[in-house]
Amino acid sequence: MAASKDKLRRALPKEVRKQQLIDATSRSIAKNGLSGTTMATITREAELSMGIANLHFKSKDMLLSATLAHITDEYNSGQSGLLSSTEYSSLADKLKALLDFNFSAKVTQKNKLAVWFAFWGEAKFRPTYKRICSTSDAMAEKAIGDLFQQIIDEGRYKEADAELLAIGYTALLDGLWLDLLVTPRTVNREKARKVACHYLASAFPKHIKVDVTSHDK
Amino acid sequence: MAASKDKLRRALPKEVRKQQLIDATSRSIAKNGLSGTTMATITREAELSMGIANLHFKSKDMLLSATLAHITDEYNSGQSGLLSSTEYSSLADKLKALLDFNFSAKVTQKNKLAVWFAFWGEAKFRPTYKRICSTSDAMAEKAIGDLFQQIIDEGRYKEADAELLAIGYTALLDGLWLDLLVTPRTVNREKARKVACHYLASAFPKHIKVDVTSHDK
Amino acid sequence: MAASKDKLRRALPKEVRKQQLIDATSRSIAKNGLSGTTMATITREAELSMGIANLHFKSKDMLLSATLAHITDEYNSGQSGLLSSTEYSSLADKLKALLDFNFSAKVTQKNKLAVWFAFWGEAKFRPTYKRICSTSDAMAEKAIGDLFQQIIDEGRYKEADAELLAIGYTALLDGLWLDLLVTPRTVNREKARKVACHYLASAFPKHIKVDVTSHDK
Amino acid sequence: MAASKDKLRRALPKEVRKQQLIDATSRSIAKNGLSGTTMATITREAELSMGIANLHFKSKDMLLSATLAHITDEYNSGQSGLLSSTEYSSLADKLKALLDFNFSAKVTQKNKLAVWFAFWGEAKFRPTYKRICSTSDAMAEKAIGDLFQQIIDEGRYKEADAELLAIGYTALLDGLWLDLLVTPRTVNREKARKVACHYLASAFPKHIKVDVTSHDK
DNA sequence: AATGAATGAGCTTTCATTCAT
DNA sequence: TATGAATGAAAGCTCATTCAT
Repeated sequence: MAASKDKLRRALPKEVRKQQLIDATSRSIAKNGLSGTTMATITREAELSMGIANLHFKSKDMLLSATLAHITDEYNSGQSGLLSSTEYSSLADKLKALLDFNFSAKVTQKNKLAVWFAFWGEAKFRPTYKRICSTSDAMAEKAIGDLFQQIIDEGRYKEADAELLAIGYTALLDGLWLDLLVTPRTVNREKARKVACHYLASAFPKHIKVDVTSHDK
Repeated sequence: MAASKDKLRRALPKEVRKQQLIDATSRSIAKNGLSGTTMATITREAELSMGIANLHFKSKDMLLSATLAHITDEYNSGQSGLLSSTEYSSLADKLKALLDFNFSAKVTQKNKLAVWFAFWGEAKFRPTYKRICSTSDAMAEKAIGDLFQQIIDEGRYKEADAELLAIGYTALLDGLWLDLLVTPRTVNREKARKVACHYLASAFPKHIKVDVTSHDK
Repeated sequence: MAASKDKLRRALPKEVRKQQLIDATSRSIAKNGLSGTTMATITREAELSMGIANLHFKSKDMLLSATLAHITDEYNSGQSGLLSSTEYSSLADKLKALLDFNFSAKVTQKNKLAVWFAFWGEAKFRPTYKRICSTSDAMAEKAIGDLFQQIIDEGRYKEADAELLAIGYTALLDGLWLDLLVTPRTVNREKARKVACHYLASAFPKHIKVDVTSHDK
Repeated sequence: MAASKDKLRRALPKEVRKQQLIDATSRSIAKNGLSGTTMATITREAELSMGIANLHFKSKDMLLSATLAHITDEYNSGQSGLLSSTEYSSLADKLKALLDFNFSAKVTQKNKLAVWFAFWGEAKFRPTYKRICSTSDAMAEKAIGDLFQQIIDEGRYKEADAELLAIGYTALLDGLWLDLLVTPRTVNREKARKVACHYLASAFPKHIKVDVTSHDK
């Protein structure tokens, strides 16, 4: 506690400083938007000096990319850990876990959604952002598609197309997250989850029911 | 081509010039992104001089707002015209028309989607943009919800919730449009339409089939 | 009356248009200051189109110079007419007439004082303005000095120095006019006149008394 | 000379830099006038980079206001220090000291007079400038009026009006300073002082004589 | 002669980046 | 390592001037 107000800022391990800056960047984007985020707002948010960002990251662009990559990695590693896990006793359980994860408090944090969508708007025009977004997206869609295929096989859902369903599910997630971010009064986490649950339930009625409740904290 | 190099300074009606500038703004956003769009890129795109934008719009912000409002109005007037039309012989036809409209070439133009999503990222932090986006959004969702309710009543779909379905459908549209913009190779217009069609078909099986084909040019 | 609202602006004699523009310039400077006066404020004040000023005057600078010259000429011709007049029955009368003139409503009009002092601040840096101001100043001081010399001769005021008195009187006028313009609540026309009258009375006690009243309307 | 080309970027205490900028602003106004003074002329005069002015002052207007306030404060603190001093053995001495101060080399520096009159022209239209000017003016006139009243009481000058004399003296100062700035060939410091001395001498003959010499360096 | 839309140089301001400390 | 004053390119905006009508 006392140490946190220490004015003699001591050198910290590189990785710690970098993470501080990445977190400060997320907060600044959530507060001020991407276009309102400057090196000044970031370092002020981190309570560090202006020069430090360029010391640890070569440029503003690098810092922003690192921030995007961090958010993205966190999401992907969570989701792929879940999808590749062998702990679930059934595919149905895994499907429910996926749904819970996608609308968990952690994933739907305002800070993270804000960062995510801020970069979407710019991704097309910045190769670095684009690569991060595309890679992440492809991975997620592939992993979900694989799960859906297993479920289709298991449930013998005739005429179900895993790829189309995966595209639809991820698109629905994007759309619902956008709603959570932009119109939080109309669409809250519960309602959004319900909508996504309906989607899965109508595709895989043998595996998931519309009234399945969340196990999220 | 020859005409485009016409250096003659010709005075045009105010409304024509304003529209030229709005169009140039859309193109610039589609080419350079919102953060890469400057008064210079806009006026260069319009092949006009720098000062003209501030002559017809008081500030860059006003021009951007006008551009957003234009895209938004165009979409909304198209959709609400369709939804309030009495020319359709059945609700099923109207539903198909809605689907066709949402994935028509006009609505899914790259320029328009780019503008749309560029502003979404910033809307939270700019009251003017926010108002335009929120209004448009609420209108669209309400109108779609009304149609869905009529369909539910007509089809006696038990347990169907018009509001949730409307939220889901609009979220799915947003997500699919985002895919069309960002990953056009993976998701094209046909595929996106198919995904949305599946969504409607599983909600309203008596009114729309998954294999219904588009009548779009 | 009806004609004044005539939208078909008919061509007017050059001199009339020029004068309209000069008057509009004075009003604009009085309203907006010199730095706040643009071709737009001037032509709006004149209820004419933007282009007309450059049609009748080669440049903004020329129009401003003409405005300064007009105010200056008006003052100088009034004063020199008075000083060279042979209608006064005595030097004392002429001295009183000078005082009355210097604090007449016409000379102390806010518009005119505002123009006058606006240019003083800039005169040093614009040769054209400087020439107009210097010429006018020298003329006024010379003419006043001549009158003072006659009065000194007539009154046998020993040790009185016409040049110093003229410098003092003109400086006092400038200072009092500045007060009228800037602090009109503290110093009004009556009070300013009284102060100047005191100055003259203490220099030429045989010719003018401190309680001499104004004959101004 | 060699030092002036020193391109070394040396961080200096904030107050030092601010003062450098204020001084550079005065010099630029004296050289180029207020309308000819841009951020570029100021920073060039200070031999610093363009951005620095907005780093230490939030805007050009703030820098200009600070410059006006500085000149004004310097004058007022000098004058009020003098008027409230108890070191003078007589009121006559204090009166002479006031006169010397008003025409001292320091007060009549071209730079300072130029700044002073540049702002007078604009003060009416800029609330910030107006407040600074009005406050300064009122203070000066009040302090001088108080001194004059004491002198009147001591000298038993019948019919002398301290307020009118103070208005007259300050107006005369303004007018003479304007002459010093604009027509330095006709009116120099000695002559201007003499004129003001005459004014005081004719008002307070028992306290000051017309031939009293200056003790200024 | 008169109009006002159009031009573009020049202004103030912002901000990523640098670097002496 | 860490600091933050300093830099200067680039942005938005203003406005005197031009010119097709």
